[in-house]
Amino acid sequence: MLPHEIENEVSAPSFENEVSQENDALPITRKGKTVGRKRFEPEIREHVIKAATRAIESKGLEGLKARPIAQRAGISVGSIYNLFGDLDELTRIINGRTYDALYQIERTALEEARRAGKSSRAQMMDLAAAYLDFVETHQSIWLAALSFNRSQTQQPPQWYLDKEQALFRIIEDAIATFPGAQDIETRKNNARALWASIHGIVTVAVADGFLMQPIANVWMQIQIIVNAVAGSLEAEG
Amino acid sequence: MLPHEIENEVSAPSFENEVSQENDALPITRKGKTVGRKRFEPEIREHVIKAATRAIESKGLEGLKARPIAQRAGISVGSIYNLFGDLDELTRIINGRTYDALYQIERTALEEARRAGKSSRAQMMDLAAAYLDFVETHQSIWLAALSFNRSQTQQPPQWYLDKEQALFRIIEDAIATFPGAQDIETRKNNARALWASIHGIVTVAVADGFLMQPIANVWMQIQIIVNAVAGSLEAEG
DNA sequence: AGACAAAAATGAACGTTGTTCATAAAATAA
DNA sequence: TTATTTTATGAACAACGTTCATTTTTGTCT
Repeated sequence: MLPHEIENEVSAPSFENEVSQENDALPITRKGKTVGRKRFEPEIREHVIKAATRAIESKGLEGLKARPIAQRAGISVGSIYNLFGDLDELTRIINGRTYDALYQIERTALEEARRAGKSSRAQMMDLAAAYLDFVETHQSIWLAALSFNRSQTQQPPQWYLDKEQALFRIIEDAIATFPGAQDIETRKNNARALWASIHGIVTVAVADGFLMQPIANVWMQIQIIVNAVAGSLEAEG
Repeated sequence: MLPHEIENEVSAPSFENEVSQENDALPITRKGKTVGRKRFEPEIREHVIKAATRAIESKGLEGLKARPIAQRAGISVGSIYNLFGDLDELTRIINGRTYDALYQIERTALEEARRAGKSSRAQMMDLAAAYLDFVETHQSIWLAALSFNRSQTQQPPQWYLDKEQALFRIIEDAIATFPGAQDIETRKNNARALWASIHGIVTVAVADGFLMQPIANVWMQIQIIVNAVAGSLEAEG
């Protein structure tokens, strides 16, 4: 079994509290040449993923190059392919973690809002706020995820689709608490409409680096949509 | 003055009624080797643009390769760079025409709706319908425009930004006819919110090739948002 | 016409990519 | 130990965008 064929990890990603360092794994060198080629320690995968994530963060998705990543992780180019199959797979893993991170944040936001006894409208508002905040603080990594998905022609693996699906479900859950809209199909469309709308607003904003319009305006636009949708849903009930 | 420094064209693009053909310009050959290297006829630019457009349509933005395009247009690789500077510029021209085409369609839709004496709500509905229809019939070319913009790190030229700006203005015009929302800043945010929302809904749908959800659902989602926003705007007035 | 200069089309060549694979080293089995 | 399997390596490959010396065509002057 090749290393890159191991099952995908489900561990929670860590975006915060990461210290910047020169190398993610120091190679054993003598007279400037790499000399000892021991078996990799298990954390090597993690080192590569971290180096790749940093590359995307600083130089965008196109900044992800096999050779520099290998060097930063202290391994050879070929080992990248032993570990991940190809660069797309590496990107998919990074994106998967991004989805995981956002999923956790959204889940927490929803649970907290419910525990505080907030209205459905306020719950959706909190979800949207969490989303905007996440995208703002992880702009490059989020744009990378979007443009990667766009550039892929063939169907991504199931675990990848599942993580995307999970995000949608949260909004559906929030919508489900609304009075009215009992019809399952209508509720689904309401959820998709609202989520895709917020996604559109945030994406347009982040696409031009929050330069064209200040974050306050973006937030106002989100409020306009959430209030409008919530208002029409409440009117039905 | 180099050929690729000529001012950008403003002519209306032709998306429809294009016949497929093997070559966009037949080179003069003798014994299988290209022999006559006459000055290009003026239409050569158009041939290249058409060949490039077809490449994007059939194989996505990443299918735009200098050498195949050159061959299809019957010129050498180097001439592509004499004509356009680089491939990004060629892509920008194609995207610019896409914007032009959509702009014309939206303008027409709005004018027709007004001439028919439709309500503001119905006007926005027509605009959204035109947008959805356009994106559906030109999926690859539209996705190419989006992912190209996303991948660009540096500021695009002014004429390119102008064409994008023009699209936004149409929605603003439609919103301007609404009762209420007289405040210029609020109106701007309403317009952006609505446009970005529709954009988000359509983009999510086209990103997975209208496979996950049928076009009818997408249209329903648009209606949900337009009705919700229109409803809340009308309530204010 | 011929001779010379300017403009433009060419495609070999360059530098970078992602990816492969023969080789050699390390781990494991015998 | 020896033999076998596993795996890390980096030179090598193909394909890419782009450049530029060279060649061809066009324009100009005598």
